[in-house]
Amino acid sequence: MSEKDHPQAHDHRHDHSQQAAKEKFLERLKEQGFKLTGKRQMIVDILLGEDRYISAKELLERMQEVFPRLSFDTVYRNLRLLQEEGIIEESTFGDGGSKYRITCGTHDHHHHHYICTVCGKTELVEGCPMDLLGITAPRGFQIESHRFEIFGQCEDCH
Amino acid sequence: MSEKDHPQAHDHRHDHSQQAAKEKFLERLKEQGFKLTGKRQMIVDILLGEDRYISAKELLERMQEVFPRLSFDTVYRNLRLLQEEGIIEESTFGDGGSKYRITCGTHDHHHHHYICTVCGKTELVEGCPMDLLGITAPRGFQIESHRFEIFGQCEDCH
DNA sequence: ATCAATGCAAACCTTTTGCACGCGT
DNA sequence: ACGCGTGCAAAAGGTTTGCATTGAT
Repeated sequence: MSEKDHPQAHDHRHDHSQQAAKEKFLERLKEQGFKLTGKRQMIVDILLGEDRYISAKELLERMQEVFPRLSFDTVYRNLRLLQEEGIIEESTFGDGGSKYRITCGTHDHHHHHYICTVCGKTELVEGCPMDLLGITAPRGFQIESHRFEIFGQCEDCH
Repeated sequence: MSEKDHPQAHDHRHDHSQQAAKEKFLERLKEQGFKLTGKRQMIVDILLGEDRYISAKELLERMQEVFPRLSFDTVYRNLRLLQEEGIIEESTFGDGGSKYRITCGTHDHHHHHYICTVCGKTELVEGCPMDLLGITAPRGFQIESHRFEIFGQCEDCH
């Protein structure tokens, strides 16, 4: 058996592995009885095409160029579904709303991000503080999850 | 017992240093021409009395026991002022709103928190990942800030 | 007597929901 | 044809703002 082609490399933009990831995502939806509508696919396409956190508002506006009658409710319903399926992840920053990005796609290993405060672009952080710090929780504290993000301006934005 | 006590049984107030911190905070406000109203002081008292993230709604409800006509706008206006003065800090979690806690008070050194997802209680994390990890930003990325929080359930909540 | 602080109401913004119709399978 | 997906409208939260009044200094 030959294995998959491109194993790694944090290549920017849509390469074959990302395309494959999309297929996998959509396949997963199909198996659960959900339908592959144009709007649903477009959300995945937009998020898959950019390593960025994007707001529901921006998604709506960009999608309205193709689907003029699209409204917020459909965007939010799809975002929620994609999130429940583990296809996208949500995060909140200080600006009063949520933003979304595709999950790492092909390799779903645990990771953290550098996040551009101007455009929302993300890049992977090497390592995780939970592994590398000698984290010792306070007596009785049961750790469930953590959040680690580094904010700043990316090369293109400053 | 020289200090005035809260009627509640579960206060985790540390000691005189926090009282001193409060005086310092209020002094700072006074110097800038702001007034020391009972409502303003009560917000500081509540937040200072507990190492917790508290929502505007919870603050409102607790303060309404003393100020029945108090409404959200006043709470928010005061929260914003206290935040601009660096007296409190705001953070958002997945629940659609902001929560607030007192800044570390006496010692304002950089820090991170364990945060109880049930009651919002916080405890200090030893060390900071930015110091202890070999953080090397991607080419051209200018780091401005970071966020590191460990979520779970505290001793009292599980 | 000032000028900030407050209460009230209404506006605003993001997100959610009920319902009837349209569309992917 | 079935049942999910969508558009529309309206509602639900959380937060902000304009304005007249109250209150701290």
